[in-house]
Amino acid sequence: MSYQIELRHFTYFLAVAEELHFRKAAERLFISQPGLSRQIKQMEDIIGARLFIRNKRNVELTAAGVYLKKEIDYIFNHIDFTIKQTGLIDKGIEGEIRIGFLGSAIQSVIPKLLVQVDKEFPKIQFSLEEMSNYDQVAALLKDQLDIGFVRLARVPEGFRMKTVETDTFSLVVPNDHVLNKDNFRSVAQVSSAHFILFSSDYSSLYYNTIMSICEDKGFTPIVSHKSVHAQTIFKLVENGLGVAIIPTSLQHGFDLNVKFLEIPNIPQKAVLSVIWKEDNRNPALEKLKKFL
Amino acid sequence: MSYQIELRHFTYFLAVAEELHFRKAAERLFISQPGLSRQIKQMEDIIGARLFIRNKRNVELTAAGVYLKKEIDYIFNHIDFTIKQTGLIDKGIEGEIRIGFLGSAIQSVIPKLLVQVDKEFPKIQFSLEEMSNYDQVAALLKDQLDIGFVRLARVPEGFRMKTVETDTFSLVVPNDHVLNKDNFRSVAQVSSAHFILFSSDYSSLYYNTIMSICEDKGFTPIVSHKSVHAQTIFKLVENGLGVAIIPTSLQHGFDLNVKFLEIPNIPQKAVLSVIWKEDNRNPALEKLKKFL
DNA sequence: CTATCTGATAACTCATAGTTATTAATCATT
DNA sequence: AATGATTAATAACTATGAGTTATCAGATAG
Repeated sequence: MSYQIELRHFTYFLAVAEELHFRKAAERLFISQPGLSRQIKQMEDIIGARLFIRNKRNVELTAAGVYLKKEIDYIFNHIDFTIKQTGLIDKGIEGEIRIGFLGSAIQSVIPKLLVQVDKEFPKIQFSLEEMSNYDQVAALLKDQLDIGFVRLARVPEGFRMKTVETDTFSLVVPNDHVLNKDNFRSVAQVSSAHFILFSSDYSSLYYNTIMSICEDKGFTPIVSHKSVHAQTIFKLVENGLGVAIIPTSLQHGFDLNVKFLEIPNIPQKAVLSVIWKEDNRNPALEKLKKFL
Repeated sequence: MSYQIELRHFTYFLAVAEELHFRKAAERLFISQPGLSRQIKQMEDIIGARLFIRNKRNVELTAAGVYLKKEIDYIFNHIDFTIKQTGLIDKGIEGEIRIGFLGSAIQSVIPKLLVQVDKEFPKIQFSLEEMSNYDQVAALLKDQLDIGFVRLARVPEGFRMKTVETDTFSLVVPNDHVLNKDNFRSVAQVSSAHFILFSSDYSSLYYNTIMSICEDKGFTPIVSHKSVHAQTIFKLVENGLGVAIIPTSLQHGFDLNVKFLEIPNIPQKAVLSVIWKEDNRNPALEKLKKFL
């Protein structure tokens, strides 16, 4: 008699694939180790493929197991989303779009987009989460996000990308700094200052762009602090810990005690892009795309 | 105590959604009707949405149910394919690409492609199925096919399309016909003949193109027979039942008793395209795309 | 107003997921 | 080498809940 595969098998498989340890995986699942072992074995029988190599001390995934893990990750997220979506349709809300974004996108682009979509499709709901570039890509791959607002030069296979905003850069200095709109000519004027930048792992494109702005003007900036939040950077600048180079649009939306001096005569732009996966099956996303 | 959703629920849901009748669905599933009713109810509780409207004599899907059915169709096909693929990877075959095609594509394009891919990726298997344009699109939508070779002008949302071959058209006449390579100038010379064409539901683009070729030359063809197979069309021509207009490349690969006369001075081309869905998750397809 | 459909309810039983107890193999440590 | 501490697999048992049979209550048709 042959059994049928069930989502239970997938849940158990994922736990073992992540822990690579039957006892620990069983603990996490709140079941006993022999029970787990038997279910995994049954699963291998049903699928007709060996998924783990167990050599009595180590557990590792086979090539087939690696492939299956990636797909099951996707399948679970897709089922979760489908079920949630079904509930929303039942309640007449009709759809949810999961949006990830860099902090800097929430100032102008996102509110504008949400207002537009809400006007034409009032039944579409949004869930918003601030995330780094890297986390957004990972979440999109797992079907945990529908679109992301990122600053990236390249994007993996299977993704679509569209520029939504190109912004100039501004030098951010304390209010009492000697430089002002009239005497500011070039970033070379602060070549010896300490710089406070966004962390490179939060947005490596941003980091490299700032570096190239300075190098074009003939100096390498001394980076004293890094942060992932604009608010923090502004506070540090305000307290005289250094200067910063920030997309100009970020001067709105904060209660600031710093000066923004737009940097003239540079080719670099702060490019904000929307990204999404080609294989996204969220019907609500189709409606949103028109506004991008 | 709350239960967990399982694939069993999905199977049962699909049966009821298709039969729209609990007893018949239960029969099809080889279980009893009360058992099925209870599982569906449980499923509605877990999801938190009413999926069927039962008014004691009729069963119909709710809006949420309609959405869920579509997604579950997709999920099942995706799981089936994933499991099959996992088995193949386990056996070192490493992947299968499911190809649909119009009969006319098998003469040159497909064999050439398969030879190329097989040379570089000998572990990739193919499954080939001759299908109409329409069926290919439907199969691609359900994740039952990876790519299709079609003759279509447009393709639905979510598809990618690439031209792989543009062919001239030839007039096909019996061997003993008065026209030959030397005296054939224009299709207008057979304006009063009976025409045998591919069925318009097999390929409406082809059908319309043939019509426009004739109309450009000032006549409307008398269509006496339609067929979906080139072989049949050739047999009918051979037996004097009419003439045909066929992509020139189809003169190879058949044991013919008919003449192909390439039609000169017309702008129309027989365009063969490859189509696939953007959301295709088959890793082997990525490798194949390079050769298109 | 029966006869005959429908799906839902109630109480049962039985298959199998999950249990405990144990074994066999693999290391690490002395 | 011997011991102790790991690992996952095996064997026999238990109990949860899927699926059963029997029945009911509402809907429609003749």
